[in-house]
This record gives sequence, structure tokens and C-alpha cells, in this order.
Amino acid sequence: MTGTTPAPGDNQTMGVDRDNEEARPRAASVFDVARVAGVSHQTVSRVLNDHPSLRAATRQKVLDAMRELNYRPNAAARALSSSRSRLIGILSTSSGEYGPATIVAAIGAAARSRGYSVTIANADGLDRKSVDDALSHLADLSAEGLIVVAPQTQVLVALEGLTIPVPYVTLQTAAGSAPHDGMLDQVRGARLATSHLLDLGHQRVGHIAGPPEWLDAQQRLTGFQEELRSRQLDPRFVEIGDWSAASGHRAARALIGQGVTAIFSGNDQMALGALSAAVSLGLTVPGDLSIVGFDDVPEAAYYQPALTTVRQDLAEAGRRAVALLLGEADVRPVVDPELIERASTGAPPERLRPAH
Amino acid sequence: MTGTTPAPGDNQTMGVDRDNEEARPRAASVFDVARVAGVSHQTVSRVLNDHPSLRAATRQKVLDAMRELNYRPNAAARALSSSRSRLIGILSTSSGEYGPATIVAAIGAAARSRGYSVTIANADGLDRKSVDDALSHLADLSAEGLIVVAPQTQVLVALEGLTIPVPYVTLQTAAGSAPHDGMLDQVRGARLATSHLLDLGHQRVGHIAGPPEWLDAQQRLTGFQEELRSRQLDPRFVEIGDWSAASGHRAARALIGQGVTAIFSGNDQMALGALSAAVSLGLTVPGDLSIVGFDDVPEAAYYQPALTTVRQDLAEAGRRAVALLLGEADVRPVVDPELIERASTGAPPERLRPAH
DNA sequence: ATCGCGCATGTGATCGATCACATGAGCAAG
DNA sequence: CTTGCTCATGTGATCGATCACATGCGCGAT
Repeated sequence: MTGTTPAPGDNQTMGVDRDNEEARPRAASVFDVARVAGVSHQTVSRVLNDHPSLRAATRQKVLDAMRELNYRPNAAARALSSSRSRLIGILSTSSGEYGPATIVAAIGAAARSRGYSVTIANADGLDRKSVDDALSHLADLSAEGLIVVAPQTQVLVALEGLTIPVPYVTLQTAAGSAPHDGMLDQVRGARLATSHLLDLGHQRVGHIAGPPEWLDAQQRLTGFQEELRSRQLDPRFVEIGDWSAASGHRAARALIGQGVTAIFSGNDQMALGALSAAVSLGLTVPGDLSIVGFDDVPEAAYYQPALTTVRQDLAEAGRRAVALLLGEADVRPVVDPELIERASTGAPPERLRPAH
Repeated sequence: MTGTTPAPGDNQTMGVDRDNEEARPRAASVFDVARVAGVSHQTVSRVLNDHPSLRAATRQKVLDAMRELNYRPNAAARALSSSRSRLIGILSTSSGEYGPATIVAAIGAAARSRGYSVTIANADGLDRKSVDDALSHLADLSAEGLIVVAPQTQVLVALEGLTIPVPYVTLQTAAGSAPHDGMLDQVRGARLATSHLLDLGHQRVGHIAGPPEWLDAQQRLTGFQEELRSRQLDPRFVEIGDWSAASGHRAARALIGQGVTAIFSGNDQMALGALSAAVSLGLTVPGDLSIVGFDDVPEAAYYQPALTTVRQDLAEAGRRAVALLLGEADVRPVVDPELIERASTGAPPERLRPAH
């Protein structure tokens, strides 16, 4: 469906009476408002930026004039003269996945409520060039800050090499940096999931990891391994996927071949693939194999069986990213992950219980 | 993780030698480039907008100067003086769902390749106010055009009432308008799905519809009903959901209670809910009940059983929306939907076959 | 030769806001 | 009654591009 009310800039046929009050093709400016309100353009600007010293009556006159003229401040002019774009750039590498999309939506809302707008630049390839292109696009718009959603190591490297320095925030704790430094404690979430499986009595637990260049994947893997090591168990049953259900299916078959009784998957999609792998091998879940996912996508409760997974409040993390970027003082960094127990996990099969 | 290379606007402590060549805190402008290249600022501008009459040698000099100074045109200044924002606004009402998110990503890429950028405004509520807020935000940025993703009737109404007229495009054919007018022929997709079920021999087919105010839901419902009527079958087994798996579960139970042998669901999530409803009632799919979805989300092939569904090339539709909005000539409007047959559909149970 | 036209380029105004600085009024302190 | 300060407001320059309008030059037609 295509719609157009009058279509702007269509008719340049007018222009006879430049001073005619009726024919005013251009939108109202500060000067127009000033004239109507009987004040100077600067006073109008002061109202716009709510300057402290302004008589209430004056402010009201100006506000009335604005309403009368249906005045809208011109963002471009504002950005030019103040050299503040009020723009936050989102650098993303994904298209349509649940996690990133949710975060992006939340960022948009949080930014708008603070008078900022948001532009997304997607680096479709994983290669350096497409990341640079996306960054350069955001730089061209002179974004005041960046939020990196779904960051991969390449992206962070490119960010460091940026000629024009821009503050940025990612939602993940970078591997190795202080834990309070990110908004999502994914190491913790992964430990939660793994520990749940161990508490059920599993001894041989596998992990389907995301692509190693993703910070998220690194952190979830780290949590998995930390938890196993802390209990003197073998942390080497790891297969690598690409976040897709298909890769989860393949990885799960490999892990099952290695004799694991439980799998912690790096995300819910791969867990779904693992579920289907179990079925295709004639195994029941959780009877023969337990599976835990990560993310708690809205559909997870309707998988067969309903998936036990780790929920993170992504929207909240997005909001905090904005707050952090904008330098707001009271930002509590970490959003706590939560284990959602459903039907895909249980005790290991009899023959494999403790004293095996 | 928080990163900052120098942080802009931190130190205003300098300013001693205003003309000192070294201390140049401000980025290069057309004038700087002009000076270095030994031409006028207007010539630089001509290079920027690749004006036809420019000697090749001159253009090269300017380009060299640009590179040397690491020149980036200032988007705000450009927008101000040309009164063209080169901005496309996306009006969305969803957060994180597969379809919209995919479309948005594609729009972003298509826009960027044409030198446009994209801002998303999410109308989180369905109410008039939040739609107006989102629209007004986009208007403030003087977006040159809007793309409405996941449109509901309220949104379209608000769009008509816009004081500042802006061209817009939606991805759906509005109910009633010419079929070639939208990019996704969802009526056709729905007929494809329904006809597949009828061809398998089903006589009593139900539909789980999306929320009635969504254009997409309306069109899918229409296609379902058209197909049934064209074969003299009863089109009244319709339950309404809200796109979620939970609502699909409920709706499917209701339809099963009405004795349907097949269900066409308005999207894949609700189809997943229907799948789980069948299991919870002890029915097998497709033995006792056939189910078709809509969208072909990436996970659909891994549902139990793998879901038969209708695929639309959403990314392509997004790209065409951009082309259409930008008035490109060669836009073929409709993207053809495609039925993806997997394991969730089959012939109706014996006792209910033709001569029932 | 001369006119005229198109190409290549330059000059100054302009877009709509903010910024830096001035100015006048009111009021407390000397 | 003046000095001095703060509050409220105004004046003109400025941000970095484009736009509208010159201008100089070369070349084919008269």
C-alpha cells in the first residue's frame, strides 16, 4: 500500500506574493514564533532549551505562539549550531534474531524518552569492511554515542581503530574486564544453567557454543566451563554452532555420540535443534537426555517438551545501556539472569546415575 | 563493557592559539578542503554532489584534499541547507518479532546503499497517543518518507491525520485496494496454505487469525475464507489469537473442539502453540490433525513435527518498500509467497475421509 | 572579427537554530 | 544616590553545507 498526502516539494508553481500571509510554504522558524509572541528569536530559543531565567508570562506567550504556528524545531539546524546530534547509533550484526531485535526496540524507546533518536547500522557481513562501513555511516551522522548489539571481537577491534572517537557501550562484559562493567552477566547465567544440570545428577554434560567470535558465546562457554571445573568435572564436551537450529541439531548429535546425558545450549534455537536431534535418534527428553537453553524466547514454553532455559531481561539491559551511554549516574549495571525450569530437564537415566 | 576513546567535548581547556595549525579541534569543513585544494568552497560542494561540469583534474585535487584532511561532510549542515534530511522513518509497533525485525534490517541496508539512513520509532502501545508520539518524533526529524512495518488500522488512520504530509509505504496491500499495490500478497499466501489442506482431502478446516486490527491478519483471514468459499466449504471455523504461541494453543483447543481436521494458523508461533495443543490432547500431527503456519521462521523446520508453512521473502519486500518510497521506476510490487511443505500436514484421519 | 552559448568556476546569501556578548531594569549594599 | 550584581531579554555572529547568481574563457556560427 502506498500513501501520500499532498507530497512535499511537488509544486513550485507558486511564488508570486512572497510576503503574502496566506501562501507560506515553509514551516515556521524561531523567528516566526518570535514575531507572533512579540519577543526576540533568542527568547524563543530559551524556551526551547528551558533556560532558567525566563519570566513565566514570557514563556507562556512563546508557547502559545508555538502552538498557534504549529512550530516544530528543526533538528538539522539544531544539530548544526549546537554540534550535538542527539543521535545514538546502534551497531548490529544481526538481522531479525530475537535477542538483538528485542534489545534494539528497548533502546529506541529509552532513547526517545530522553529526546534522542536512534539509527541502526547493520554490518551484514562479519568482515572488517562491512563493519567499517557501518561505523563510518554512523560517524557521518555524527552520532553522539554507539551501542553495540551482538558484538563480535572484530567489531570491537574496528571500534578501537576509529579515527573519530565516539563513546560506546556494549551489553556484554568483555572477557576479562571487571564483572560490573556490562549489563548482562552471561557467565553467571551459564553457571546457573550448568549447575542446574549438575544438581540433577548429570556427570557428563555437553555444551553447544555459539560462534567463538561472539562475546556472548565466549561468556556462556566460560560460565559452563567454570562451573564444571569447580566441581571437578570434565569441561571438554563442547561443540560449536552458529546460533541456528540446524547447527544445534548437528552439534547435539555429535555430543550424544560422546555419551553426554545433558546438554547446555548457548541459545534456545540451537536447543530446539538439539531437541529435534534427540527425537531423530529415538531418545526421549528429559528421560534420556536433558537440555537447557539460553534466552527464553517467547516460544520456548511451547517447544516439545517445554524448554528449561535462562531468561535475561534484555529490554532492561537495553534501557540501561542508554542510561550508561548518556552518563546517567544511577545506572546499576548488571541485570540478573534467571533460570526458568520447564520440562526439558530431569535426572540422568538410571544406568548412568552417580556410582555408574 | 564501556569504551571510550578520548571522549568528545571533554576538555575545553585549550584555545590559546586560535590560528595555530596544530591545535584544530574542529573537523574539516568544505572551506578547509577548498583551501587545501586551491579551489572555492562551491567547487568542493560540486564534487560532493557530483555535478556534471567539473574538470576531472579539479575533481581529483579536491578528492585528494578531502582524503588528506579526513573530511566528512556534515549531515546536519547538509540537511539544513538543502532541506533534505536523507532520512527514512520506520514506524513499527512491535518489538523483537521475527517478521518485523527481518524487514527492518533489510530496509536499513537498502536505505544505506542509497545514501539514506533510517530511524525507527516504535509505537509501543496500540493506542492513538503512542502512535501519534512516534509519528511526531519522525516528523521532528523531518523524515522524507515513512515505511510502516506491521501496520494496524489505527496506525493508518493516524497517518492520514498527519498535519505535515509525508509519503509513506506499507508492506501490505490495504484491504480493498488494488492487489498490485503492496509488496506482500498475503491473501495469495493464505489461499496457498488453505488450498494445500483442501487438496489433501480436509473438509473441515479451521483458521487461527491474528488480531483483527492488523492488516496482515485481515489479509490472511480473507485468503482463507476466499479459498473455502470457492470450494463451497464452511469458512466459519475461525478463532482469534494475538500472534503468540500461547494464544495459538488456546485457539487450537477451541478449533479441535469444533471437530476440525486441519488448522491454518496466521503465523508460525501460533502454529507452534497449536502443535503443543494437539500433543496435550493426545492427538498426533499430522495423523489426527494437520497444521500449516505462516512466515517460515528459521526454527519452523525443527518444530516437532517440522512445520509446513508459507514463506515470504520479507527481506526482498523490505528492499522494495525502500525503492518504492524513493520513487524508483522499476519496482515490481509483489513478492510471491511460497508454500513450504514439511511434516505437519497430511491426509485427514480415515474415519473422516470424503464420503464421511 | 563578433556574437552568443555552454562549460568550469567563484561570490555572497541563506537555511534555522545556538552561542557569545551586550543592555536595561530592579534591588541590595555602601 | 550611586555602585554593583543578578535577572530577563535582545543583537549579531556562527555552525557547514547548498542555492542563486555572477564571471571568465573557449569555440562554432554569422
